[in-house]
Amino acid sequence: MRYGITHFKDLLGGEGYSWTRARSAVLTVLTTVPRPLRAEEIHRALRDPRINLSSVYRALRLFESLDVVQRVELGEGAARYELADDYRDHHHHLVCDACGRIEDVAACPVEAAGLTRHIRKRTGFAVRSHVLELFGLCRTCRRVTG
Amino acid sequence: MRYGITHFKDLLGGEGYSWTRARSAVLTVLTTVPRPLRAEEIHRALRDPRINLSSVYRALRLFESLDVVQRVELGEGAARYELADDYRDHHHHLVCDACGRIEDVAACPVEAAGLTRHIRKRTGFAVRSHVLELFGLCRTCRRVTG
DNA sequence: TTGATTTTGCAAATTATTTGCAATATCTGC
DNA sequence: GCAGATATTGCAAATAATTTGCAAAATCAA
Repeated sequence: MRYGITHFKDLLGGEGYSWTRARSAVLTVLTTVPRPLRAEEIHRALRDPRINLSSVYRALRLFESLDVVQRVELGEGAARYELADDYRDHHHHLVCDACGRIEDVAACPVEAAGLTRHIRKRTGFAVRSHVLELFGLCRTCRRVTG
Repeated sequence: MRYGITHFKDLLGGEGYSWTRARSAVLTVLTTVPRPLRAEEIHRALRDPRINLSSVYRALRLFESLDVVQRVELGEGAARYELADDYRDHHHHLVCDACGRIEDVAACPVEAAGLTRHIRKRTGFAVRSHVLELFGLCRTCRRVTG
């Protein structure tokens, strides 16, 4: 991770938010596990029965508004959350349709193809962010499932 | 649209499904309106009070399983649905953060950058499909909001 | 440490979507 | 076109993820 946990403490303090047990714990999980997690999974990973699931949701919502965390939707019904690009290098996901495993890919075709500029010129739309998820079969499942 | 509505009737029949009022009506809306719609919006557009919202959901789920319709998730809470690529040329969406307007873009950087092959070579993951949504400010909102 | 302010736990509310089941529409063979 | 077999629908109730109200507890600032 690019910054230590105290960075987040300072960031929250600077924005007028308290540094609480729930927020700290959620961030510790997110900086430790390198893949997008569901609120439920984060809650379980806290291993602190004092912290309620709704506090996890509240923390995630706050972090999202502060661009500390970004939401990832893979069409599973529940959203996933991971550290935002500023803290984790821009990347995308390879989602295996067979086993559900999620890998990261650093390659970004939106940048590579200069798509933002192309769109700006052709349509006047100013792209600020994008979401790209790739679905298919991971190496392992490809061998088995075909 | 690339095929008439009777194409879908034949397709459903061929798969052993009935051609019903609800299914026909939902497809008429989807082939008419050129942007991804929520189940609720589709239901309203039917203008047939006999058709229940749950039938719209059931029809959408069936169409999705038959690759007639594809789900679009823009982080709004509710999913949107549009005709699948086979019936509508592959495209992506420009979603305006300010006014919510959704435009299509034909340009696909995943194809342009040869990302699928790159990933296959480097990781062994076989990409079958992808989801790309672009967020930002449309030409109109850019003038106003900045 | 203390009082003022935020945040939390808990339970209940919301919202999108799904489901059970009896009633109805669609389809198939005549 | 009709009857019976089968598939689908409407409706109401169930789910599942997420949000919220509120009193109690934690955090902050002096």
